Amino acid sequence: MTGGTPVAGETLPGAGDEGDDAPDRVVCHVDMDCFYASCERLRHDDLDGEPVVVGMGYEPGESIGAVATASYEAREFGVESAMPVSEALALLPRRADADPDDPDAPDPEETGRYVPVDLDFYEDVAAEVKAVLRDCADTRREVSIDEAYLDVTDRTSWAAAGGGGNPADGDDDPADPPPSGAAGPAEARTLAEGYARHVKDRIEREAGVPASVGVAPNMSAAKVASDADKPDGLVVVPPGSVAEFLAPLPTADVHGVGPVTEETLSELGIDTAGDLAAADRDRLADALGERGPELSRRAAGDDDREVTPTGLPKSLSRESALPTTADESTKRETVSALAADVARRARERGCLYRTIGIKAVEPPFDVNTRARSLPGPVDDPDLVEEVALDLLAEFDDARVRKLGVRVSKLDFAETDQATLGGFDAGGGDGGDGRDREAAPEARGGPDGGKLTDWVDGPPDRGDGDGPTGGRDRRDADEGQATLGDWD
DNA sequence: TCTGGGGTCCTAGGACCC
DNA sequence: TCTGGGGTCCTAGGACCC
Repeated sequence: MTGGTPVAGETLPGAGDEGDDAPDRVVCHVDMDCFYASCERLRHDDLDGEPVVVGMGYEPGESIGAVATASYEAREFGVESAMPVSEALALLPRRADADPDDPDAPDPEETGRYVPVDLDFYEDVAAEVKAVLRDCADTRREVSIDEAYLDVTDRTSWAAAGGGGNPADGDDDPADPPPSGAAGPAEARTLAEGYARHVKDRIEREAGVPASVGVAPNMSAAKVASDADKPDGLVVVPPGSVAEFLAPLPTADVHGVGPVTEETLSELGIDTAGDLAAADRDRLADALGERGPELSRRAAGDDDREVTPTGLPKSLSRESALPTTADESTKRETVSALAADVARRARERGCLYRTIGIKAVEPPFDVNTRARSLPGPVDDPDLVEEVALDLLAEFDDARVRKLGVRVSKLDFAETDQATLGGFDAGGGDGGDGRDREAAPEARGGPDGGKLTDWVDGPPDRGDGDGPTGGRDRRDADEGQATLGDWD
C-alpha cells in the first residue's frame, strides 16, 4: 500500500483529478480552548489549574445565570456550557462556600471558582489573537470571538516536511500521509503541519491563551479536526485521508448536526459520519430537506466552500430573561429598554434597518416572534420602541419569561450612497424589482413620510403608494459575502 | 433546574404581481 | 373570463452554532 512513488510535477495542468488543477487547499480552523476561562486565567494567576466557571448573567454569591464557559477542570465535574449556574453549583460548589472546619461545607478540593462574564476584556484578548491570525493568513473568516478559519494555501503546502516529493498531491493516493496528531513519524509530517504549529505557538506566546488547531483541505474537515483533540490540540488531516478520518465519528460531530438532526438520523439507522456519507441522499432530502444531502457531502469530506471574510451582520438584537411575569408595565418597560439599546447599537454601527421585531418567550419555552417591515430603511429609535411596543400588545395578557427586540433587513448605507439617485417619483420600479435607492424621505425617519402609520400595522397594501415605494432597493447586498451555507 | 444571549440559515404558507 | 405557473416578498417558526 505504500509502494507508490509520487513524483513532483507528475500532475500536469489540466490533468487534475476532479476537473480542477488547483492544488489542494490548506485550511486551518483555530478554536480557542474554553476561551473565557483562559482569559480569566490570563489576569488571575490563582485560577491556573483550578476549575473555573464563567457565568453569563451571574453575580458573585448568586445562583442565577448560565454557564458561558467551563474550564476543562470544571468539566470533569460535569459542568457544561449553557447549563444553569444553579445546576453547575450542585455539581461543583463555589470555593467561597468551602470551609475545612465545617463538616457540612464542601471539600475545597471539590469546589470551583465562579466569575461573571467580562466581554470587554475577552474582546481585548481576542484582538491580540486576531492580530496573530492576520499576520499568519491573508484569507480569514472570523466566525466568533474565539474561532476562525484560515486559508493558508499560499503560505504552505501539503508537501512532506524536510524532504522532496509530494506525498499529498490531492488524489486519493494511498501513499498520502494518514491523519495525524501532532506526533507521528517524521516522514508523514507535512509542511502544513509545521505551519499550523507555528500559528498555534504564536497565539499562545503573543496572546497568552491556548488554542486548538485543525488542518485539512477544506473548512468542514478542519473544523472537525480542531475539535478532535481539544484542548491544546493539533490535528492534521491531509488530502486523501478526509473521508477515512471522518467516517468513525458520531454524526453529532459533523458541523450542522444538532440534537434534533442526530435523532432523525439515528432513526434512519445513521449513526456515524461514515453512515451519513454513504446514505442515500434522496432519502436524506426527504427527511431533512436540502440540508440532508449537504450534511452527507460534508460527512464524506466533500466541501468546496471558499474561506471568505465574515460579512456584515444581518440583524441586531437584544433580549433579556426576567422572572416570569404577566405584568404589563414590566413587560413594556423591558421592551422599551431593549429597543433603545438595539437602536443605539444600530446607530453606532451606522446601519439602517427596515424590519423591527420582538420575541416573547412563554413558559416553559414557547418562543413567539412577531415582526413588522417598514416601507424603507430607517434609523429611528423612537420608531423601534413604538413598533416593538405595538407588537408586544398581542402578549399583554401572556406570562413571559424572556423578551427580545430585533432589527433586521439591515442596510449599511455609506453616506455617499445618497448620491446614487435613481429613485422615481412615480412609485414604480420599472418592473424589474430593483430600485437603486430608497425614497429619500424614508431614510431619516418618519418626517415627511408615513412611517408612523406603520406603528399600527401596514397601511394600504396597494402597490406604488407614493413616498414609500421601493421594495428592493439595492442591486445586491454588496459587502455581505454570503456563503449560502451555515457558517 | 425554573434554560444566557447573540447570531445564521432554512422552510412553509400567504399575498401579490405578471 | 378561466386557469395556471413562476417569481418575490413577508411573517413565523425551527434548527443550529458559539
